[in-house]
Amino acid sequence: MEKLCAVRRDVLGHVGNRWSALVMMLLETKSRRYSEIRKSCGITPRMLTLTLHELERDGLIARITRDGDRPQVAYALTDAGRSLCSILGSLISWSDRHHDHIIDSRDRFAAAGD
Amino acid sequence: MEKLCAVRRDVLGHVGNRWSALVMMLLETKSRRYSEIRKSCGITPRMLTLTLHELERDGLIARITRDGDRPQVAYALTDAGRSLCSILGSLISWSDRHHDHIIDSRDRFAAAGD
DNA sequence: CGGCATCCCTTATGATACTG
DNA sequence: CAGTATCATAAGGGATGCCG
Repeated sequence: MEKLCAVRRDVLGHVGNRWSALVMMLLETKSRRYSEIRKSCGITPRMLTLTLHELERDGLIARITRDGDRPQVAYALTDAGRSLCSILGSLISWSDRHHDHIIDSRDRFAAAGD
Repeated sequence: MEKLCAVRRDVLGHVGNRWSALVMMLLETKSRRYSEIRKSCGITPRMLTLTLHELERDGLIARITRDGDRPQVAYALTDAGRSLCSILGSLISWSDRHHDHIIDSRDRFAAAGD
């Protein structure tokens, strides 16, 4: 197989790290405010900022500001983000379908390890 | 969205961490020996062992030993592993399709950040 | 509200040497 | 060949306080 180049690994990273996937899934239904995301998934401000920056940098989400009486900022998936999210969805659903299989396998593995 | 339970995160972990995905992709075409994998992807023995153990524990790969004149051990994908691998394939191909988009996005992001 | 900065801890990964 | 053991470093993540 061809090696995993940087971009590939970064994309896999967006899927595999602690928060990116969760944030994207949260934005799948609708755009949300910073504090809204923060409360929804119990992420610390630091990690949320880092996560949002990385996702925005890679064009997966967009930061939308609306300035009026009370300036607002919201985050939404881009088209690219949405299409990645759908693959993410298959991954989540794969996990759920194989949940029992995995648990069983772990039990057997642990039993064999004695 | 429903929170990411442990198993879900572990599965995403198999995709996102440094080596699991690479090892699985390597096994997609055929089963391989320990040393073969090692040389193919330049992983250290320690990380390879850890990676193989986790994948085997979760039932994604199987450790096949054949003892005869010269005992051998090989690793192969299980059915579950193969089905996860196919999603992994979509992810890789998504990365490739969006490679340019991502690079552009990063350039614009960096330019805006000045 | 929407962040950024600092400190600190945990986990992931790497280098290397050694063993059945 | 197929690992294990030990040590060291890097990256990821959390707690907390401050700011425009």
